[in-house]
Order: sequence, then structure tokens, then C-alpha cells
Amino acid sequence: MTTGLVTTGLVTTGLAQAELIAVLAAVTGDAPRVMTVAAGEALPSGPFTSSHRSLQAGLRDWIESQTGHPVGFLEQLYTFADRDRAEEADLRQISISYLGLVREQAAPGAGRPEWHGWYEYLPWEDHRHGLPPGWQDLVAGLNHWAGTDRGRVQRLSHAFGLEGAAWNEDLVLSRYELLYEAGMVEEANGHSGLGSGIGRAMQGDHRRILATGIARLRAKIKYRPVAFELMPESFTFLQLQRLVEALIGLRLHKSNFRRQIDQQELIEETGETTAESRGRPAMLFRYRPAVLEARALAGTRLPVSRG
Amino acid sequence: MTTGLVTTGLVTTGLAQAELIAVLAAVTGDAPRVMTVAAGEALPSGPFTSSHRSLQAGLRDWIESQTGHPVGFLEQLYTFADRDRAEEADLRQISISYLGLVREQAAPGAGRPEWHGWYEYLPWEDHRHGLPPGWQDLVAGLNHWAGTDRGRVQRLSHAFGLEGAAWNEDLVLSRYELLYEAGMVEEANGHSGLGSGIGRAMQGDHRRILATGIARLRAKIKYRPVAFELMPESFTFLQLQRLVEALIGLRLHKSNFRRQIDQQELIEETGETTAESRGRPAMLFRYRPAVLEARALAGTRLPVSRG
DNA sequence: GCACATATGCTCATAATGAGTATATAATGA
DNA sequence: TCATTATATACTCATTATGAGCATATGTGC
Repeated sequence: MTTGLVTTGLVTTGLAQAELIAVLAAVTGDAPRVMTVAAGEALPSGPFTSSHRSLQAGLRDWIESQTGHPVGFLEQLYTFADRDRAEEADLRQISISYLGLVREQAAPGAGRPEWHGWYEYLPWEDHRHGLPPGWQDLVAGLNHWAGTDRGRVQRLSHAFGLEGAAWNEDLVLSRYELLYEAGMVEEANGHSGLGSGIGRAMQGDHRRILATGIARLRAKIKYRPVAFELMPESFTFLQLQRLVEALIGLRLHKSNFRRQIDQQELIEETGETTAESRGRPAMLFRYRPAVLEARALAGTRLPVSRG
Repeated sequence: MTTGLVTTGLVTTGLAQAELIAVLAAVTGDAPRVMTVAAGEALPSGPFTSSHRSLQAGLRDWIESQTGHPVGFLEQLYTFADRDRAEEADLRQISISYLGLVREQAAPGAGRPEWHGWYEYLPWEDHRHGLPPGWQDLVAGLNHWAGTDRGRVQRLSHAFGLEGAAWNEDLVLSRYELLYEAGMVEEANGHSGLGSGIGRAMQGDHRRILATGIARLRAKIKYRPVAFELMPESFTFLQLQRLVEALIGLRLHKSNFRRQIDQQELIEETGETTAESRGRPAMLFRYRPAVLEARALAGTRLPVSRG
């Protein structure tokens, strides 16, 4: 193959150590969870070679064997190679990360992978009940770091919704990176282990990868009906709403949420109802996969000229 | 590091051959272009090792040395590893692809990389002047392939805007993949080289990667002001519009486009005007990078409850 | 029956969008 | 000079989408 990059002396050989890392998400009740290993301190990962035909296929098989449930949705997140911890000189570590959605969590029998709540690791991301605990300190710490630096102040305002800016739930990664820069997460200080940082730490850059996965999911849920990958077969409107709220970390307006789902015609009544809680029983719905592709990619935001 | 993947016998070693592939885009007049090597038959690529601190930094340096212009925007696209052409058994080929935006194309002196129009490779993607040439044959070929298969017919309708469905400019990759499945691009037939397929072929899966890059750019332009990365310092409204039209392959409504740009406050007048063409001279504008982050991420499409 | 709780439906002001029309300002040439 | 042409810029208006609040329906528990 003709390559342009070689001629510049950028590289000599392309050998690298390849690794897969998975952000596996599930939702239990109103708690979004992620699959972990190492007692909740790492995302599941492992080296990658050619025993499977494709990255995706291998990962899918593995996840299904681990969780006991099929992976509805599996998407590549990002490939990291910037680590300083290249163990051998001239041999690069490449980590390919994936986001997967699982309908239910496996029974945690026999030392199997554990599931932990997202917001243990990123507590500042949950705004469902107003400002999350520790918010004052967090903002104070960030402001101290920013000082009078115009650029830093602006980045903070934008990412954390300060000074009149609105909170944008999608900016999960920006927020983590700012906290890292500000030295307010444990990982930034070489895992000093003093419990000094905000939220529970993870090994290496795994918490950063988790943030990448959550950011992707929060963005995706707005134009693709991925939420149904996490729901049971039939569900009520409120269950669906609670799930979406759990993922994006915000409360939604009830009847407007209904209206939006309604007019997209993504779901249909099963005919049955629930009588679980006290109030009026809710109708049960099921997802209509037939229209999946056709709808759900609505908003273009460009003034396209028709005719 | 504790790994979960190892225990399942999925892998034994993680050694792989790593390669970088770049989709570099520029726009000349109203023609979007991509940088190529090998006489227009391949995207620039090369092996990757650890002589640079990060993937991104190395690629950036290299691009700037090649094009003579700084890369305004550089974003990872996708990592491919599913190729069957693993040259050595047990040694995986991993290709990490990037999308980069360049303001001007380099002077093509001395056998340097060439720039070619996107739509040479993907002619069915340009709908600025109505249906592109060869559209009838393309649809006929696809329909022949689909036959009476419900699934295929629906995928075609969705991706190509047939049977009442609207054309969605973002579905570049889906369209290429359908054409590949239908055997209507040369790459699907092992590069028979008969000129049998639609559009100009590329080596390996490079045309697929190009489609991935265009898809990403078309999607991104709707919520991030990336178009300015391709514009000169000052420009008129119409120039900006023509550029966006070139990228998305559609015509836009003039005054609505103005209004949308206007109310986002992304640009400001320079005070000068052009007198290039016959009509009334247009005002010149410049981009306002200060508000870049703050605006431009408008549409959430979720009924968030405020207060 | 009554209080309560939840589900579902309706209204309404405001904003965003798609489409079209009107006016302004230049070059060009009879 | 002055109509013609071409482009730029500014308004208008119907339709739809969105955010917010209120009203009604239908169950449980006592």
C-alpha cells in the first residue's frame, strides 16, 4: 500500500499492544449502572487478537457470556494511545473502547463482575434532585483553580453551567477533564489514594473512558431510540421517563415527554395495564422496532430548501 | 491490570500492527475535496509508533508539513480491525482513522499529495443540482438487488429516500454499505478493475473510510460551527452558504440560512464589502471564536423541566 | 363515599421553521 | 441617462415545535 506518512520519518514500525475496554451500561430502577471489575475500580478490559473475525463480534460474545444477556447495542467509543505508561519502549499501548447497553444485570453470583452506579464515580453529573451534594465545594475548587484566567473561567462556565450559562448534560467529558486539570480527581495526582478527589476513582484512565461513554449515550439518546435497549419488553410511560432521566441526570416534564414519544410513534400499547403502585394503573407499551430507522432521526437544524 | 476479558479464552496475546489513515477535507469554490495519494486511489496512511507523544499530535504535525497549512480541526473517526487481510496469522491489522479540516489546499508541486473531489468517489451524494447523474440506474440496480425482500426494501427506502421517504444527507455510510452489499461498487468484487461499479474506487476499504468521514462532517456541521475551519478569514454570507451546501450536498434556503447564522451570533461584520461579481456588493464577515462553545450546541430535543 | 395517588389529556403563550415576497445597491449596456 | 440584470438584505406569514401549567380520569386504601 502506498503510504504518505512513512516518508516523513514519523514512524519506523507499527507494532503495538492492543487492548479492548468496555463501558457496559444497564439501568436498575432509577439507578444507571456500569459493569466493573477489580472491586469496582476498573472497567472490564483485555488484550485483543485475531481469534475472532471482528472487534465487535468478539466483544459481543464475551459480554453475553459474562452478563447472561444479549447486548442490544454496541458501539465503538474511542481509541486511546496517548498514554505515557508505554511499558516497553517502542511498543505502543492502544486501547479501543466500546459502549454497550445491556437490558438487565446478571445475577452477581460467584465473584462475577459487579455493577456500580455511574454517579458513584461522577457524582456531579446527577442533577435529578437539584444540585448534587458537594456542589458548592466543587464550584469553589474549580473557581480557585481558574483564578482570573479568562479562558479557564469561560470553559468552566460553559461546562458546569455557571454564571448564567445553562447546564448542558452532554458535556460529561469536558467536565471530567476540567476536574482533572484542576487536580480535583484522584487520577490527576498519580492516585495518591488519599480519597482526596471528588467521586470514586478508577484505575488508569478508566474513569475518563466512563465519562466518554456516558457523554456518548446522553448525546445519542436524543436522536436515536437507544433507551429501549435498556428497557424490558413492556413498560409504562413513567418507567421510560425515569430511565431517560436516570441516563441524562435531569428531570423531564411529564406530559411533554409523553407527547414527544407519542408523536414519534416509537411505541404502541400492549393492551394490558399495570397495577403495581397505588394510583391509577398505567397502560403498558412495547417498542415498535419497525419504525426504528425511519423515525428518530428527526432534527436536522438546517434550512433545507424543498421543491 | 485486572482484566475480565482474558479469562474467557477470547485472546492470548495483544500484538497488532497499527496504522493511521486520514480523511483530510478542504473546499475549493463549491467543490469539496479530499487529500489522496497513489494517483487518487488511496487515502494517506502509514504505520504508527511511539515517536510522538500522542496519536493526534503526530498526525497534526504530519498534515501540516504536507499541506503547508495548519489543521484547524482533527477528530478521530473510527478504528477498524475487521479486515480479512491479516497478512501474518495472529498479527492483527488495526487502522485508526481521522477526519481533518484544512483551510486551503497545498500547491500540488512535485508529486505531492493530490486533492480530488469527494463526489468523484461518491457521486450519488451530491444533490445540489437535483438528482445526481446516474440516479435512475443506481436505483434500478438497488431495487434489483432488493427484489421482494422486505428488509432490504426498507433499508433502501430509508437510506436513499425512496418511496416517499425523505433524503437524509447524513446517511452517507449506510448508502455506501448498501451499494457494497449490492455489489455495485468495485470494492465489493475484489477490485475487478472493470470500471464496473458506481463512482471511482479506492484501495482497500478507503472509500468506506471516506464515507465515514463525510458522514461525520455532515452530522457535525449541524451542531458545531466546523464550517468556519474551512473558510478564509473573511467571507460573505453566500460564500458560507455555498460551502455548507457543498459539504452536505443540498441547496439551502437563502434568507433562512442568513437568519439562522444571524441569530446564533457566530459571525460579525468586518466593515468591508466585496465587489467581485455584478450585483450589489456583499458585506464581509468574520468568525467570532469567542462564542464558539457557548452557542452552537443548541438543540437538545428533550423536554427538560426548568425551575 | 372520600381522600389520595398516579395516569392521561388539554390549553396556551412563545419560539423555531419553511416558504415566499419586497426592497436595496451595485454593474452593464442600449 | 436610465432601464435591465444580478445579487444582497430585509420582512411577512402560516405552520409546527416547545415549555409550562392546569384539568380530568381511574385506580387504591380506608
